[in-house]
Amino acid sequence: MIRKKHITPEARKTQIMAAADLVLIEVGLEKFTIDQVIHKAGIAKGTVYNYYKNKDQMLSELSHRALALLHKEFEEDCRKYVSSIEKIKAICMASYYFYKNHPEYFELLLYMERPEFTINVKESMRLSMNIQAFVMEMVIEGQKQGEISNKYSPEMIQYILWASCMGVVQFVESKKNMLKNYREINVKELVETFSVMITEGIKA
Amino acid sequence: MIRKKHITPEARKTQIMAAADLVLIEVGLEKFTIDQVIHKAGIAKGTVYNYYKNKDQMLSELSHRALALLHKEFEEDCRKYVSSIEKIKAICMASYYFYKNHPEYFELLLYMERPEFTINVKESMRLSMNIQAFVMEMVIEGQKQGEISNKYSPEMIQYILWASCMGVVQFVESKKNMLKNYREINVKELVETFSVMITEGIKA
Amino acid sequence: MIRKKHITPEARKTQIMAAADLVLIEVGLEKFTIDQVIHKAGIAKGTVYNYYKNKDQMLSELSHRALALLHKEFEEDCRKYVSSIEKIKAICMASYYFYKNHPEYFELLLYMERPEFTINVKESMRLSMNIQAFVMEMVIEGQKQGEISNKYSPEMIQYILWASCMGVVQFVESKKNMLKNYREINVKELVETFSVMITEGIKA
Amino acid sequence: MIRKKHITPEARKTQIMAAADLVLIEVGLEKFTIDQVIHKAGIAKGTVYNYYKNKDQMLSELSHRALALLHKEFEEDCRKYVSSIEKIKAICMASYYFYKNHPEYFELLLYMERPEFTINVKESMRLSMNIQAFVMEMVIEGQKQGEISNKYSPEMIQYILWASCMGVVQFVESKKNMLKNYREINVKELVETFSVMITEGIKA
DNA sequence: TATGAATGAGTGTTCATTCAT
DNA sequence: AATGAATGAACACTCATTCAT
Repeated sequence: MIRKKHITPEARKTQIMAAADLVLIEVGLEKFTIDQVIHKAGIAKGTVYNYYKNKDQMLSELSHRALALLHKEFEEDCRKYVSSIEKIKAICMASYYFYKNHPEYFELLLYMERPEFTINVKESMRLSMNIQAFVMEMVIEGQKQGEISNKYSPEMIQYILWASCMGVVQFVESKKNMLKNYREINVKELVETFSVMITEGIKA
Repeated sequence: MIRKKHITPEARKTQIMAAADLVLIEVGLEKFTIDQVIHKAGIAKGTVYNYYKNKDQMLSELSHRALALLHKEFEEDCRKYVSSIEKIKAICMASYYFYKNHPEYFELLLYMERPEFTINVKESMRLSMNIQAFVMEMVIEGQKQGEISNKYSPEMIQYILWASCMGVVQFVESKKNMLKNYREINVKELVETFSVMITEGIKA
Repeated sequence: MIRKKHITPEARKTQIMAAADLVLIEVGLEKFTIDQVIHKAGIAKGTVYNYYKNKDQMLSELSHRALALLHKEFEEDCRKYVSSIEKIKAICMASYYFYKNHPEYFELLLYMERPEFTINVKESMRLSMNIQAFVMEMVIEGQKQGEISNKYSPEMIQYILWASCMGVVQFVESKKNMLKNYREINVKELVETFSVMITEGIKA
Repeated sequence: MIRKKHITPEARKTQIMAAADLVLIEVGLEKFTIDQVIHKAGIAKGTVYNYYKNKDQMLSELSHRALALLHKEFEEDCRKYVSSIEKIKAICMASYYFYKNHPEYFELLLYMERPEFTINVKESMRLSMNIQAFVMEMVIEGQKQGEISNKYSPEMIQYILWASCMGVVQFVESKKNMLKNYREINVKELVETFSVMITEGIKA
C-alpha cells in the first residue's frame, strides 16, 4: 500500500472535483461511477467518502462548476454587443453552444432537480441567482434605453428568456437525431430564428 | 403457486402499462424497474417478458401513450379558439398543463432519444410527426389569414413553437422548487407571458 | 386460437422430433430451448409436455437419431472396402466426418452421460450395442482371415476402436481453433495418420 | 453485516479458486454458478468480482490449474521409466487417472475451446504447449534411440498421442456407466490395451 | 487521514414447467 | 388432446457504501 502524502483538504477536494468533471464529460451522468472518479484521481475509494457524504453530494458540488461556466460564457458573449436586444440574442446562442459543448452538464442540472435528490442546493441557488441577476440587469438597461417593452416586468422577462433559451436548446438538441431522419432542419439556424422571434416579442 | 386468471392479451398489456405508468409517476425514470412494475401489477416477472421484449421496449410503448395523449390535449384545447394566434397560445398552455400533470412523460421522451436506446423509434416518429403536422396546419392557416408573419417558413415556425413550448415548460417546471424558495413567481403566469411574447414575435 | 387437427400420437412425436432436430442443428445444445422447438413445429408449448415428460426426455429420444445416423454412415463407408483393416480405417474417417458434420450430436451424446441426466437410456444402449456389434463382426472377420492379431479379444478391439476414434476426433476437433494459431496441422491428415497407427497396432 | 478479515489478495484468490474447484467437482460445469462459489467460500458476491472480471475469467484461471496439474502428473509418471515406449504408455495411463480423478477439468478445457468463450487464451496455450513440448521431446528421444519409427514426424506423433489418449480416456470414462450395465469391461485394462496398441503402431 | 477489500441489495433477463381454458 | 399465458427460481453482473487496517 502506497500511502499518499497528506495534502490540504481544499487541494484534495479540487483534485476529486477535477477527476469527477473529466469522468462526467467522458461517460455522461448515466454511467458516472465513483470507481471511475477514484481511478481518474488516483486515490482510494474511502478517501472520497472523507470529503463527500455520498455520490449525490459530489455531483451537487460538480454542478457548481457547470453553473459558473455558463455564467462566464454568458458574460463573455454579451460583452461583444452594445444593444440589449443583441445581447439577449447572444445569450440565446450562448445557451445553444453551451448545451452543444457540455450536454452532460445539462443532464447534471436536471438530475439535481429530482425530488429524491436530497442534497441541499443553497450554493446552486446562489449561482443561479447570479446568472439571473446578470440577465435582469441587461433587461432593465434595455428598458431604460427604450429598446425593450415596459409592459412586462424585468424579472418576468429575464426568467422567460433564461428558461426558454435553455429549454428550446435542450429540446431541439435532444430531437436532433430524430430530426435528421425526416426533416432537414439546421439546428443552429433554428435557434437563431428563435432568438429573433423572442426578441421581436419583447421589443418596445 | 397461485395462478392468475387468463385475461385477454390486450387487457394484460393495458394492466402492465397502467402499472408501468404509475411506477414512472411515482419514482421517475431513473429508478424505474421491472420489479416495481410487477409488484404494482401483481404479476410474475416472466409475464412482463411475454408481452415486452425488454425494459426499453416497454418504455417505448409507454412513450407512445404519452405522445398520443399530448396530441389529444392539443386538439381539444385548440378547438376552443378560432384565431390562429389564440390557438398557438392554447398550445403553449396545453404543453404547460401536460408537463405539470405528467412530468415523467417528458423524461421518458428524452430518454428515448439517447443513442443507447436501440428500440425502433418508427412509431414514436409517426406520432411526433402527427403533432407537428397538426401545428403546421395551424400556422399555415394563420399565414393565409394574415395573422402570422410570412417572413418565417411555416415549418420553421411550427418547429420553434413546439420546441420552445416543450422546452420552456420543462425547464420552468424543473426549476419550480428552486424558484419557490427565492422568488415568488407564478409559473402559470410565466408560461402565459411566454405565450404572449412568442406570438408577438410571429405576428404579421 | 386455431385448434390443430388431432393427428396420431406417432405423427405428433415425429413432428416434434423433426423440429427438435432442426433446432439442435441450428443452434446447438447450449441454446436449445423448448420455445424454439414449438416455434419450429408450429405447435403449442403444452403439447410438447403431453408427449415428453420434460426437456431431457426429448433430448434423449433425439439422441437415438444421432446413433442411428452414425451406424448408417459406418455401414455405408465400410461397404466400399473388402479388407478388414481398410474397413477399420474407414470407420476412423467416418467418425471424423460425422463429428465434423454433426458436432451437435456429439454434444448431445456427451450431455446424456452426465450423472444428473436421469432419463433412462435403454434405447440408447440398444443402439450403441448395434454399432458395437457391427464393428465387432468386422474385427472377428479380420482375425479369421489373419489380418488382425489374435492377441486381443475382438470385444476389446472393437471397444478401443470405437472409443479412440470418437475420442480422438472430438479432441482434435475441439482443439482445432487453438491449433490454428500456433501449429499448422491438417486435421484430416492427423486423423488419417491416427487410423494408420492404430491399425498397425492391431495387425497380425 | 459481518465484515470478513482482510487477507492478502493471493490468499483470497486461492480461497475462491478452491471453492470454485469444489463446486466444479460437485455439480459439473453445466450447473457451475457464481452463487454456489460464494456460498462455498463464505464470501459476498461482489468480492468475487473484485478478483475476476466475470465467470469465464474465473473458469479460465481454474483451467490453468488443470493444465498445470496434468503436466505435473505426466512428468512424475514418466520419471519412473527409461524406455520411451514405456514412458508413452505411462502417459496414456496418467491421462486415464487424471480424467478419473478430475473429470470436471476435461469439461472445463473443452468449454474453453468454444468460440463464444472470449477470454484470452494465451496462458492456456502456453500451458498446452508446455505439455506438448514435453511429449515431443520424449518422442524425439525414442526415435534417436531407434525405439520409435521414423516414418511419422515427431510433431504428428506427439499430437496424436496426446489427442488419442485424452480422447479415448474421456470417451471411455463417459461411457463407463453405460458399459457397466451390459458388458463387463475393466476400464483400466481397456486403457492399458489401448496404450499397447498405439505404441505397437509407432514402434520402429 | 488514507486505504481498498468486502459487502449485498438490486437489476434485467431467461426458460422449463404448469394448468386453466 | 391442444393451447399458450402465467409462473418464479435462477443467473450473471453492478456499484454505492462501509470499515478494519
